[in-house]
Amino acid sequence: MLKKERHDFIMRQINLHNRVLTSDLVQLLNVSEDTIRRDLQELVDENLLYKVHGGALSKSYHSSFDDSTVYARDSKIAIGRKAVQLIKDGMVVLTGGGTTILEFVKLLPQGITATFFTISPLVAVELAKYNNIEVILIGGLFSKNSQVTYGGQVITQLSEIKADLCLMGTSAIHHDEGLTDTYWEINQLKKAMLACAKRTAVLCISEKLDIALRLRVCPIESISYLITELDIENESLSRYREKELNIL
Amino acid sequence: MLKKERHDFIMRQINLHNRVLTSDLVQLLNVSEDTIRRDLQELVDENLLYKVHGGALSKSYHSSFDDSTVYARDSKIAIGRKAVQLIKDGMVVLTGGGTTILEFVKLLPQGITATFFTISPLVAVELAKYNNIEVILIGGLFSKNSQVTYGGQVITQLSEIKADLCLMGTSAIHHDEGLTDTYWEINQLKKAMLACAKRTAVLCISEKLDIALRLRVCPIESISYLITELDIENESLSRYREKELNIL
DNA sequence: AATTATATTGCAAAAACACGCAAAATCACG
DNA sequence: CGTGATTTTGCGTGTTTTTGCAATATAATT
Repeated sequence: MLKKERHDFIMRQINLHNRVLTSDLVQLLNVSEDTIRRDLQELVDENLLYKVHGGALSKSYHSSFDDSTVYARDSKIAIGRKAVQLIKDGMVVLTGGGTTILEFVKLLPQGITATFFTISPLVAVELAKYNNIEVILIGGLFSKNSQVTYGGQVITQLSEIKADLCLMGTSAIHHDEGLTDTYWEINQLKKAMLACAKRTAVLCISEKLDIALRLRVCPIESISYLITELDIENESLSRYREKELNIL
Repeated sequence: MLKKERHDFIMRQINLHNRVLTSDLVQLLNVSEDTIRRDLQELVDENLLYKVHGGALSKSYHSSFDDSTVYARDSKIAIGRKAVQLIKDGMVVLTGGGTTILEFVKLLPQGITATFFTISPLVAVELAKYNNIEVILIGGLFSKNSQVTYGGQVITQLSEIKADLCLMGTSAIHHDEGLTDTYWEINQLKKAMLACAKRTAVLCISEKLDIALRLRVCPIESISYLITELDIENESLSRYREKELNIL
């Protein structure tokens, strides 16, 4: 088995289970511990995973430690600032949840007039601070993990909406695989959100680039805007520039 | 289980409940007390929590003391404690919004199994901290004043629900006039909530007793429980004791 | 004051890790 | 094809990390 194959296998395992044990890999791949360690180290060097004692963890699985200090807040503010430019008076906007979206909302200009649909209670509360924004919270089962509403009822309601723009956070984005996610329900949800908006902007901190998870949400062509905290010319974005999407 | 995962788990517990017991973690994670203590110590070193005798506390809980800004918090906690007694395992409960309800939710026992419908995003977020509570957020227009969803869509959805108990806060209650309110939309909302629950409990701090506002929600007979922070025998409640409702 | 629950400390075994080395495989290039 | 360089891999050795246990100390409870 070639080294590259091993690396791919390891990454697949990680994206599947969010974690991997060195000892398991030794058995599965039938190589020595040293080889696995070297592999993991190389993948760390390529910024593809976190190494810990005993194995490795997925990068996308970044447990939201404390609520008070948002992880990578600076990057998220930078993203939010770019996203604000997409919002024009009178627009109908649909948003998902997550800390990045929340930072975006906080950066909206005070006087803005718009209609916002959202599946995130926290986003709704934040949006309510703007006098001229009409806020519609889409109701349904409430997910303890993602802190958004989901399930059949949400999808039904989404199907009745026609939005100018959809803003969503990312679990993972990959230049070939497109948008992917780990949970079935969230996957379905994102599909429904995409379907009801004319354009979609994906808000994505750079460390979630080039990662593919189990479930496919949509190909990269379905996305209108990719917003990261990086400079547009940044090398990491080159493979996305080749696609038909606007990078901000 | 990897150490990092354990740390993540502990932090999740802490951010969820603001505190953890060493003994609980021992059981949940199935490791020795020593290991948990070392984990907690390491998290202290990383400045992520406070360690105390018996467990640990969330940092944000002590620093950002926004709870204390709740008006008449002590009374509301007293009310919450009484309201908790009405909740039995397996119940379907519908709640409104407001700080009193929020305090009530925070006082629910950890293991409780129930289904909660709510029109308040903040209540939903708080309820989501309980593993065995299914939370359904009823969606619709979001009111900037009351921080709850309202409007036709909410009322339609409420009409499809059958709850064992409805918990609602109060604008005003009067022994003859019953429940009253100032805003038309909120009035309609409360009527709909009453209609879909077998019993209704009104959570009401004493200063809202004996007040009647413009719009009538329901006569006092439609209420099953009146919960205040006062002693049941208190003089102020005498005129309510004459009516057919349980005073807690 | 006595009893129980929780902490601390040092220690030892097991597991995981890092480093250098050498054999084997692969590559580079005349 | 051949020869030297490079890469890859596994092994041995010593080190570090992790974990549970026991003994002791401290705090909480009655």
